[in-house]
Amino acid sequence: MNKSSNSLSEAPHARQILQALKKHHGKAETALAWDNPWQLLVAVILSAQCTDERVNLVTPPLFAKWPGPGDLAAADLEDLRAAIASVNFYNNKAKHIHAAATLIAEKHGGEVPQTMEELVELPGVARKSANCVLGTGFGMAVGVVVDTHVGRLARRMGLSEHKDPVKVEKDLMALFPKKQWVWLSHALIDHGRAVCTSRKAKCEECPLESLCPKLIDNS
DNA sequence: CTCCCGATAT
DNA sequence: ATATCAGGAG
Repeated sequence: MNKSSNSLSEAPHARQILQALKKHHGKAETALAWDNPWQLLVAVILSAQCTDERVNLVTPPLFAKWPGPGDLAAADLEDLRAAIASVNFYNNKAKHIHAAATLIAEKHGGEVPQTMEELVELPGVARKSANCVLGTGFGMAVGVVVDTHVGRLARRMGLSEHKDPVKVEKDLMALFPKKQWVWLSHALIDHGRAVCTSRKAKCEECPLESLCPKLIDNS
């Protein structure tokens, strides 16, 4: 038969994985540049399917020109579009950021909301981005951030067999203690960028090699 | 499911 | 030339 029948209950050495990640990605944090939750929210919206490095190129001028939600809500959409033109999906992202700024200015008193329900109502923000803002911006461990890196690593390491990011998140939340969720997200992303890359995983130099079933798939 | 869509790595 | 990048909306 396929994979050993104890698929889910095996609790794949979660503690050892945490220790190994801690050792090699102990100081992992977001690579996005931000000074307050509002800036983090904008950076996260821009970061969809884009490198953090590129996002960090456009956000400083952006925040210098339009410091807060009210400023951005009053901005000309064409100007905003031009300001983020080097980022992918810039047309949609400009609309989303402008609309989110307007909603926050008008309905949230200019403050970024701090609940999952309110955050996902913002244009351009779904569960993954909301988890970023809640976890990194507000220090609230509501969930695990499952982006392209975390999803890929979770599947390769045998921690989840799902493709749906929400289901992967559920698996990770069940495997790891809540206290580690925010840091774990950053550590996995770090590891995904540096070692367990999408194209060609560098298993030879991977500190988690002995903990990995090496089910290197392509999804 | 498709569309959005620039910059960089391979 | 093609795959990938802190995804989300219609």
